[in-house]
Amino acid sequence: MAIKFDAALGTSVVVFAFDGENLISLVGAKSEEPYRGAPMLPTNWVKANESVEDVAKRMMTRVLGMDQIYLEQLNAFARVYRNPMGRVVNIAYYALLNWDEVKNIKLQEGYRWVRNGEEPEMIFDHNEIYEMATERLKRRVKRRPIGFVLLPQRFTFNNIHALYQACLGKELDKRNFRKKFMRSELLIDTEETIFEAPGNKKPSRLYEFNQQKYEKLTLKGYDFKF
Amino acid sequence: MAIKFDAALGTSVVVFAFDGENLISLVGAKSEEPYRGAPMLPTNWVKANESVEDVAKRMMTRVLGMDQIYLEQLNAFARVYRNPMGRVVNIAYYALLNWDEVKNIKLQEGYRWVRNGEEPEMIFDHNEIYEMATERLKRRVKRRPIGFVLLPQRFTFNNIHALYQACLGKELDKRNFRKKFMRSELLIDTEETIFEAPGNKKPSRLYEFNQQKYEKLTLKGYDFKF
DNA sequence: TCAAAAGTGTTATCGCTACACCCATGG
DNA sequence: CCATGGGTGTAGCGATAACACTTTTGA
Repeated sequence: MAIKFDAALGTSVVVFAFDGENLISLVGAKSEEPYRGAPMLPTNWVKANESVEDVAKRMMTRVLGMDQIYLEQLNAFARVYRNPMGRVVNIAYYALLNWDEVKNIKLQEGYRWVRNGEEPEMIFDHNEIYEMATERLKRRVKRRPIGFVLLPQRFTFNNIHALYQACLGKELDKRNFRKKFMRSELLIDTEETIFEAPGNKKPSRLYEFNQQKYEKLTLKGYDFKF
Repeated sequence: MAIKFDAALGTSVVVFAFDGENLISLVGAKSEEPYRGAPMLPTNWVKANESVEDVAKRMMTRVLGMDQIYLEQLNAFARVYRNPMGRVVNIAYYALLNWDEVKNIKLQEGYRWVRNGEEPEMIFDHNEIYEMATERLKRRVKRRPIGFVLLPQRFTFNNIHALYQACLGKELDKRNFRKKFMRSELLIDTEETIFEAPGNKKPSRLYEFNQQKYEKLTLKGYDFKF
């Protein structure tokens, strides 16, 4: 049987950031007919000689002007009729990035940030892709320190506490959370403090992520159970 | 930008079974040039109007004469040069099935069963696909009762103990394993016994999987920690 | 009665959960 | 001196891990 090269390839990226309170993600809009203007995930065609991940990365650079983004393959979305124009396989990724680095970027026409849970109805199966990304994030955050990617290099305990609550979508006891995290030794106490919000009465301690410790831990795998 | 439909689509399936002692999987051989005869995972082209999962299922039916197989999407393998003939995206699945139902099937030319860890070097990135499947199985077996799919409807405690050891690749204390499993109430004691191996001195009790209990459990999610 | 595999319990330790008050500071 | 948010400790409970002997039965 001869090979038929008759499918098209695309990639979408679900971009997550954390603004200190909510997970935020990036929604674009379709720039061509059909459905011009309709909300969609940032998406790009992949040519036959292009690496999917490279295309996804370049798209991030184009849209956000950022290199060096945490990207992970989510899944292939390949239903026959997901795109009415023909057989399009979408290999979707999710990306995590630091809100401080992107919040002031002027987005291109059609792009905007939305809070998790407030994403619009999107074209094709993009809501399904989005959903799978939030589920993946929920699982990953328990087993790998990807949370740190969403935070600035130095952060307060309240930052990371709020982040985990946002990712997992539930409240976590402050003391227990702190104990568990401290036991893991994944945080380095910088012994410096800041006032987290202007007008706060007491300064907060700043922490950093302990990369070395993490690398040792991963060898035998680890679990947070929240 | 016009869509270019210039990629080909394929699907491979990593088939697992359990023979009472080892995980077993199915390896095929390439039937056409180039690389005719080279070991590969069971693989099929997917046409532009076909569902990937349907193709994977039909391939299982063709190769093993079985319908109703547990299938789960693994990942998309899409590196540019993974297939030297052109851009081929492989959406891979893994399948779990019952050894008793397949061990006597006469396989087609080129197909054979291999023990986990003794799989041959395969074409393209098929070893990578295989590897990812075993990792996935390892994770899944802790969180979902997929083990039961690999066992006959009624099985002894030793069967399931050996299965978990094979999936996880390590020894598990017999008593602790039994306690944990019993606590979960996922097993029904049929109160019948068999001699597991001919010549055994003491008969073993037979158990069944408790589907209802599992469905209740899944609602809130569950974890085995082995 | 012995050989072989099946099956069974206890203890110490650890991690989880739930829960409420003190501390430092700026106004 | 008080209002605000940051930061801390304990007790009970359930799960885990480590560990070795008894039971059943056919030969």
